[in-house]
Amino acid sequence: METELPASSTAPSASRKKRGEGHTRRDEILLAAKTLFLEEGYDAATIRKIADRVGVSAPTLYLYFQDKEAIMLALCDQTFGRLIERIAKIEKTVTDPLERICRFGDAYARFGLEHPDEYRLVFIGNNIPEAVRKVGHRMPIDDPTRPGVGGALVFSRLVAMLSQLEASGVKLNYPPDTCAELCWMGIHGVVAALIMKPDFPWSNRETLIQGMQDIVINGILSRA
Amino acid sequence: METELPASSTAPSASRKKRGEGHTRRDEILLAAKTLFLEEGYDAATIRKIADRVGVSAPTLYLYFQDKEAIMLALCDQTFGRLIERIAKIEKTVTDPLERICRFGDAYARFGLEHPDEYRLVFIGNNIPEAVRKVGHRMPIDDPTRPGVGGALVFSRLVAMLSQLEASGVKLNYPPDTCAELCWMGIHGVVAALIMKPDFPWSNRETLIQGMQDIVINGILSRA
DNA sequence: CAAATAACTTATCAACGTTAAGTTATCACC
DNA sequence: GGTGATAACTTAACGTTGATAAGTTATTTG
Repeated sequence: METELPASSTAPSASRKKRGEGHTRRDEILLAAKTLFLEEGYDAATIRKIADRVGVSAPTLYLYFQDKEAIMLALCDQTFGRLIERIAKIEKTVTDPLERICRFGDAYARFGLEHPDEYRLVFIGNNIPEAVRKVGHRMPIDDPTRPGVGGALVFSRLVAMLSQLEASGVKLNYPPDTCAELCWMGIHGVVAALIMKPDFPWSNRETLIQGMQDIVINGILSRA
Repeated sequence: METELPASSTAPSASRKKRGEGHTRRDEILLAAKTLFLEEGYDAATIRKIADRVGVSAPTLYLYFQDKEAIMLALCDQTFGRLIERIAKIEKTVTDPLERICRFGDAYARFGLEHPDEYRLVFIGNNIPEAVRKVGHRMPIDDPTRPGVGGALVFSRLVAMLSQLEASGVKLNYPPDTCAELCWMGIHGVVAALIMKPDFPWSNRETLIQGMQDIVINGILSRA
């Protein structure tokens, strides 16, 4: 009657979690999903593949996440969390407003290039769902625990830095919001290009990053 | 026996094409696909919807295109052809090297925002076939009729313009190649951001485009 | 031990891109 | 004016996808 042999054949078949330990399974799903997303991209990483890697059935994922998109959003928050930490550290250690912004750009670009797949997952990619594309919005941070607001926090720090720079007496060519957008777009352009076309014979990476940084900073500062 | 009433009910049911006029149907498909892509985006514009709009069955599309992506690529070629035309026109009508570059940036940005889906597929997409992924490389434009090389031609024109600018006696802060990369990265950053996060409350579009243009041009020109 | 319920599975759905196989209409030719 | 080749097209279906409904275990609590 095949009383019990706990899936001795091929399936991973993770053991059933005990009563209060659902979050463990949730973390397992996130880890598997992250790996698969980075290995194969959002579309190719199907619910069934993720479930297989965890060792459970596909519908089990829906016990822990509302839909596939929610898994993606949770991963975005993880990634943004690390970047937010770095930026918070800069804000604590660096006092000069202009120096802060330079360090921000440097940290941002470096973060993107150090985690190209995660960066691509959040900022690039043509097939990611609507809500994920909205990651980075600055306005509605009504609920800081809501998935997907990590990017908003990052961007809001840049806006804050530029407001402080203006408050410190430096004249800007545009409002702080617009300056922040232009700064981000410039640096993002560099990071995105380097990530998406790694085989292109680009000029030296440091030259491009530093160059774009100089260009953007000089461009927003009103020429004395 | 319902001998013949040619689909008088609801279906569009386009009439069958005569012998040599398959290309007519092909154009109809392209038009319907373009409309639907722009109305609902690449994913939401399903094969069945396109076929419905044309008035034929879904598999009929596969008589004219290898797959869904081939339809998109054909549309890309149409669209990029128009951008190349615009740039060629600029090169013919505008003589001043600096003015040319400004006009290039303006045309490029405007084109990207007018054709977000095509732009995304060629310049941002990460899940697309080899032939398209390498678009933007300046080196190997071996076969100009191959789908997707439009971007390479565009970039090569920018490099040429910057070389001409330098040849005209203007001092640059970087080699022409690097300048072209920085120019493109900056403008691309704006376009990509506006396309990928259309719901973000960005500043005024024209301000951002013109601003980035100013910033990049000023940053490239050696300060006299 | 027994009720409650967290954790999980099987079976199934509609929609997707795509293919196989069959059907009709048109043309060239005798 | 028939006849055969074939362009143009359809119906039926395949394999996957994300997602849901409904049922089944296993654990905890009283």
